[in-house]
Amino acid sequence: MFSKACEYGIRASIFIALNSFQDRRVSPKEIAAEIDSPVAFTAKILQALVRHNVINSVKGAYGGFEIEKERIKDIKLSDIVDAIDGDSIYKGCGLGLQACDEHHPCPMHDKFKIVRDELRNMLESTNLETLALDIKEGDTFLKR
Amino acid sequence: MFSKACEYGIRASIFIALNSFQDRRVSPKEIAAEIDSPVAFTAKILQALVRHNVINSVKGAYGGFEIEKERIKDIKLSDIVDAIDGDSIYKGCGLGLQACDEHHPCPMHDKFKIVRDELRNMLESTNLETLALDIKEGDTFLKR
DNA sequence: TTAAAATAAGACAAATTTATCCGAATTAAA
DNA sequence: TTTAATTCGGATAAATTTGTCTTATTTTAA
Ligand code: FES
Ligand code: FES
Repeated sequence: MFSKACEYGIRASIFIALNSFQDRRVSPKEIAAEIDSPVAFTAKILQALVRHNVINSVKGAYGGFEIEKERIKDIKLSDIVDAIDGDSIYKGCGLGLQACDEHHPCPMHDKFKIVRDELRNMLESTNLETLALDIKEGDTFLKR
Repeated sequence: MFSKACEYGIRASIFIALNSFQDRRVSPKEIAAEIDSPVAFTAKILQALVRHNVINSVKGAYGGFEIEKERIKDIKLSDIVDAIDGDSIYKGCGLGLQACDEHHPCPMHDKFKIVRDELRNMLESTNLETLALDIKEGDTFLKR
């Protein structure tokens, strides 16, 4: 469904949010350990998220990755997916035609669109705050 | 969403079904031209579909790929996806954890499961006959 | 029986994704 | 101002997916 990069990106963002609630910055090393991902690759993905203004980075000693507390509830899963995998999962044709086109639909179009729209709606209506709080409560997990 | 191989496989299967209604066997060359895909790669995918008993092949002169007429309505999109991409799209964790586990869910689990189940339901309730007939009516298209 | 037409199979190549490594740039504290 | 702790950026490598090619095998018709 999502690329590995995107999966790591979402998991990392949730962990960063969790720590930002407590004003803690986290390093790629700490993140990778917590979400069970390759450190260097994870660092690359974090850089991409910074470029797309999903998370913030602070260089130098005592630096790390963080998200401004007030923004955590405004960051949607779709923002992360968009930043890493682009919008093809929302807009692309399910059968791989160059573009999904209502006026020249593929055989799957009518039925696929419904699922695709529901996926988009799910990603757009889920924010980092909700996800991070579930972890905090111990209801959900980022690895294993 | 699906791999290229899977997209080609679905499009090819629909085209084969369309022709099998008229007792015509089709070659990889003809299929690739009709669904706008690389011939040799498409041939590889057809072989996989034959191995998984989704389509039939007849070797030698006057041979080609076909589907028994009576089976066309019984072949579901999910059969093709299963054969080529496996079942991770139906069963896998949306965040990439080793397995989706109700008892140890990832933060996306509750919401993701709904979309994933709807996707599976859509693929399992759509058969080749329906898809091929839409094409025949000129309502849908396999390329461009 | 032979020739032609077709799929099967495997080796190879290219492109993309995933992953690693290292040096440069930045920052805060000592 | 120096040093240590960081992220940033680019080069490289490994793995997977996508795509090509060539030869073998099978089948029908002449
Ligand atoms: S044209 Fe294929 S999903 Fe819309
Ligand atoms: S555990 Fe992640 S989707 Fe079920």
